[in-house]
Amino acid sequence: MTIKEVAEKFDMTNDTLRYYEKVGLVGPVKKNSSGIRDYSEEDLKRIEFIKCMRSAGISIEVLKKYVDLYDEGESTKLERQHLLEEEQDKLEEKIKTMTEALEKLKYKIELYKTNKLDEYL
Amino acid sequence: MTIKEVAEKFDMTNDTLRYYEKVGLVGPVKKNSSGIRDYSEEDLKRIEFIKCMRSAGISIEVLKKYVDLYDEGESTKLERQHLLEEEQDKLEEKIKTMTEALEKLKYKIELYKTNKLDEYL
DNA sequence: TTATCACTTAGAGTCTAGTCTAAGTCAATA
DNA sequence: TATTGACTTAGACTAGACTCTAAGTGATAA
Repeated sequence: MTIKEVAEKFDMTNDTLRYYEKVGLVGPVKKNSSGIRDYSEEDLKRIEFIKCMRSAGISIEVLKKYVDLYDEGESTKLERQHLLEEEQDKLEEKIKTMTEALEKLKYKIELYKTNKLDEYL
Repeated sequence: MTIKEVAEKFDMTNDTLRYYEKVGLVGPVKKNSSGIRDYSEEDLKRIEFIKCMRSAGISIEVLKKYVDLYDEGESTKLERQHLLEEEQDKLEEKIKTMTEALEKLKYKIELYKTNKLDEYL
């Protein structure tokens, strides 16, 4: 699969895909005789996982760490699990914070709708 | 209330408070005869609201727009409501995305725990 | 054959949201 | 009186995550 196809499939830019490769999150992707990238099934799976985790706000630094541990092999399994568990905690916390903010936002909108707004901001 | 006290109360830095003032999110804050900031109750309420919204990822640009509309007065009420409703939609979408990512993360951790991990990454 | 187009690279530039620095003022304490 | 410490300013710097540019290559269409 070419970089263009991958970019379309996952709705991201070629630049982002090359950037992820440069920082070592993906690949190194195989290239054909003309030096053009040909993404493998495994590349695609990594990209999908990374895209999903990025959309949750997990940093490239953390993902890079995870990928590096994975590439080190079996011996890092437990460490990888712990890394993921830490990110789970952070993510749950973030969702909680955002849900609280959402509730406040909804309340404020309700005040606007019922014209009861005699408040600050 | 001094900048230091406000910073402590809301767990943020003096720099961030001055930055918010500089971009017009807060204040202008009253200053005493020595030029030292003295935050009012209203300033504190704004800061609290802004901090909450920032923690949900609402951009400074959007918040600035909201604050500016507010300062324009009554006539902007409906526009403000719409702005907030848009942010509500975005926020709900973001929470949904993050919750999905969280589910995937949990599933992956489960695979680690049960040693069924014969997967990619 | 020439032009076009998608790809390649290294590296510079951008945006957001702070964060830090330098130089200065003021009030209170040693 | 001298120094300490918290505050002030303007403006430079940073981190993270891209995004863009310039210069070049190679395959295909006219």
